[in-house]
Amino acid sequence: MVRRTAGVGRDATRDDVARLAGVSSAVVSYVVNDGPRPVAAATRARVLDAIDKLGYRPNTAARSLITGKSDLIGLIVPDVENQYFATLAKAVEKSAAKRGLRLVLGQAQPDQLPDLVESLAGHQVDGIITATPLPPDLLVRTGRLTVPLVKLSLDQPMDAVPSLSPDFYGGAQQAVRHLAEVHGHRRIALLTGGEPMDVRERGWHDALLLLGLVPDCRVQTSWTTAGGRDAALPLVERFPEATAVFAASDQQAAGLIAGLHALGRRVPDDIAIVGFDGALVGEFTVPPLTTVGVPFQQMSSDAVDQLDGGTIDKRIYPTELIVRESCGCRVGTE
Amino acid sequence: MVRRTAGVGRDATRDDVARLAGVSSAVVSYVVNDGPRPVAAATRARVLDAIDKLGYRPNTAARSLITGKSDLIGLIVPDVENQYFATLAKAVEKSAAKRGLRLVLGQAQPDQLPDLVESLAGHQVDGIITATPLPPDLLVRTGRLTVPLVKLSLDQPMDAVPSLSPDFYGGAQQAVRHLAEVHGHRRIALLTGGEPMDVRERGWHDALLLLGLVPDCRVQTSWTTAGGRDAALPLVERFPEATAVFAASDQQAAGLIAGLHALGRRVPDDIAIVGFDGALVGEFTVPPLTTVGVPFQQMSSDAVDQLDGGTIDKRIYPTELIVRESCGCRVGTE
DNA sequence: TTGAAAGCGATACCAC
DNA sequence: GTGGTATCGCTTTCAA
Repeated sequence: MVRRTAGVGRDATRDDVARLAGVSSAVVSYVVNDGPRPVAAATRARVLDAIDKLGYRPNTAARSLITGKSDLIGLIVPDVENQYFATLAKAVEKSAAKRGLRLVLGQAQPDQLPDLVESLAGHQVDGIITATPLPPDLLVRTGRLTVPLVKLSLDQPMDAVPSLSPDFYGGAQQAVRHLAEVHGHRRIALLTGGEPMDVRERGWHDALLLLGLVPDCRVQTSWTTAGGRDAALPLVERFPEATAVFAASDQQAAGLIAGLHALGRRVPDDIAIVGFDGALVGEFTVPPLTTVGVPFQQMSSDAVDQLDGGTIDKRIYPTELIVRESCGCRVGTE
Repeated sequence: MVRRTAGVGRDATRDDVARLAGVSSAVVSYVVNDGPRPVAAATRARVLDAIDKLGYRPNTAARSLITGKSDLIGLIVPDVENQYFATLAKAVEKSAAKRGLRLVLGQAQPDQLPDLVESLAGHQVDGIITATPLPPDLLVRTGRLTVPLVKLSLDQPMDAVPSLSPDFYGGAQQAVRHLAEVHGHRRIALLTGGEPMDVRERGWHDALLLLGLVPDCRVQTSWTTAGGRDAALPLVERFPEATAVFAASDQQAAGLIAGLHALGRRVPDDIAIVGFDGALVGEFTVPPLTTVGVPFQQMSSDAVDQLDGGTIDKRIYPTELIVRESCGCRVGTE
């Protein structure tokens, strides 16, 4: 076939650049990648010039084919619209960009994960970060997968997958203890979206026991703002004696505040609330949400590092209580 | 080089499959792609079997190299953490997934756009959807770009880029008219994050004029919840006569509600508010936010279609007033 | 310091 | 209905 020259409708290739610069295509490669061989300054200049003239841009697919890397990493979340995952996605994208990696975003519920993972692997992503829990069978197949996987912000069972997460257990305890020790609450309910006795629930449960209190007020709903709102009624009906609640996510806490308000309950006067996440949303609820902050940025950055040759494997990050007003504290409006 | 057989540390290739199935590599391709040539049922079964045994997954990079398509589309937003863009991203991802396309998410402020676009183009994305406004010079270069571009949810100036957006102008008017005609407000302020006289502002401005009112209360802040909150003080100080405000985004409206609350002002009694977006956040503010809803799903789906061979070019989508309580309406808590 | 050339994995045309 | 094979754009070894 006749070799076409660069023109409309076709990207310039490395050969075009080579021809224009009057060098071999290998040299173009050397200057683009700054190696593996040195190039004379004058030659380099000519090549750079040609690149600019042609608007040449290396074809990542071709490069990927040969190097086996794509500079792409996959991020799997259940739902980006959820503030928590949006914050996570933002942090991961930033960390990735800093390393010249691009983010392929996939949303999936656990049952769609296998397909999504296959698809990402097909796209030669250099690694996958998942904030959606993995179904056990996927875990088994993981051994066969060539793609590095790391779990982010998920409970950490005994498996072989590298995993980075906040200290769900300790954080939940912080929340409960604040409610009990600072504000004197003795009936502290749990609002969760998780499985019975997931890590946050255990934190709540054990903290209460340690305090000599009874962990018997538990409401389960979906991990969403709507879920939190809808839980308001069951909460006040089933546990009228509860004067405080630890919500396992800020999304739910925000919804709960709205739901409680609609029911005529005052927060924190009638019911105090502490959330979990430290997501943006808690800053703007009325009243502002006291919550357990997690180090998104740090975790995300480490997750990317991990794929980029790191060796963190498993790590649990300390949380920090962010005191605002929904717990009953008075803080100056800054 | 000696041909290795499939084994640990290396993905199975089409050749491996061909060998195992005892067919040529072309046939493998035919069954994988369902064409362009027919394959005998028995042969197809053998191939499928081999694929399964080997865990074969076509290498998208290689395919992309030859077809020129990557099944990847780029989405550029200023900030995924922002609820509005998170909702957009979710919708776009869903529409893309439905067509077998994967989403590459990039965050960028206008000045970083050129690099990001270059990078995405290098990754051979089949198209780029941007919800970050394009700097004019990028627009010029666009002519040289091989990558289809479509603007999503952005103001539509006179340029040659396909663009899909809600009816910012009409929507703003809806909001203002509701405040004036239904609730009798005569001093309706504008809270915006946009340039002076952007489309939403023009809608507010013109609606007021049409109503015989004066468009002289304008507060500008950032397009964020924090921006909305911080605007509360300037708003009440500079325009104490304002009894209502049209906020150009729900993010800002949510922040404004919080800020106003901190200042001791009641919404909607002291100040009524109508937002713009119909984002999730407005559902859970206290009081719930009346807002101008935009058809995220439809726009996003059309944007993906557009890249996928569509010919929509420019389209403006009708908005719909979502009446809740921040405007002063009483609606049953459902 | 530069160039020729061998692939990377997959597609699709052209014979058989 | 199947099987060679040229080719996509690029990296990198080996010679020059």
